[in-house]
Amino acid sequence: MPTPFDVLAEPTRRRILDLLLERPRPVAELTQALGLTQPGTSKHLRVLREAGLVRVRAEAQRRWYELRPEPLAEIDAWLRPYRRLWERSLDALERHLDAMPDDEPGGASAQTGDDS
Amino acid sequence: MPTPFDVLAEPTRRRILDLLLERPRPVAELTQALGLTQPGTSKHLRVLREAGLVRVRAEAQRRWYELRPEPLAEIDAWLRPYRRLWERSLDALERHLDAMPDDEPGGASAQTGDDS
DNA sequence: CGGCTATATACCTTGACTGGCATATAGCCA
DNA sequence: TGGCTATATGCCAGTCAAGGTATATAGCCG
Repeated sequence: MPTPFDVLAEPTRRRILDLLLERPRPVAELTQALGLTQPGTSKHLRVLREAGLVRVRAEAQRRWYELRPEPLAEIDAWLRPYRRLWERSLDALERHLDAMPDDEPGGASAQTGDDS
Repeated sequence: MPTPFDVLAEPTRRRILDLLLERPRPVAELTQALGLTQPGTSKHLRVLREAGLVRVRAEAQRRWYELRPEPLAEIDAWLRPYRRLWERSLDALERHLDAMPDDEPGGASAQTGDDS
């Protein structure tokens, strides 16, 4: 049972998800877009299915794979405590670059804190 | 040259980052916290270093590893287009659970779309 | 039914990663 | 300098993942 982290470690699988971001697609179309063999594609799709990241809709022999993004929230949750850290440094960079105080960057608090 | 995705695929490395989230630590302390051998720990730290996710400060023979969260922004950026999708479904779930119209959920547009 | 299309599975090979042990390296102190 | 501490690296074994080919499965059409 692969975790979302395992799934995203594979570049091909990230590409599959990106392709499904636009619209659901049948296996053959993914196969062609990826430049893999059909069985290769099917195996990646299996991993994605087991991780709950895609859903399949059958239409005759054709399988339409569509995105199921919910499990990605786990990654997002893991990232959360780190986000404020890198945002702080990017903020600092930004401030440094165009030394212009901007009091509505988008949301959270960004105070010039304890920079050594 | 491992990508942030590769790095996070390993549970041990996620734990290392979580440990460094609290404060910088020397190798021996990480080793003990992880229940690994010292060489095992050092090897994970090498991967993290190559990915730019940690920085080392030398103090005598001791190496203090500290977090460098910036590369995680790449993952965050990749997740961005998916976020609105899972947030929409979580919104829907939420609305469904406590059927209470809440006109300020947090930001973006959330229309009840084409759910079949 | 026979053949064709679309996809999944079995099997195999190869290469990468993880973790362990032994050892090298580097800095400290008596 | 000799020995001790802290960390890194080399080497090895086991495991697993990814991709390919061959084949099974399932649905369609004539």
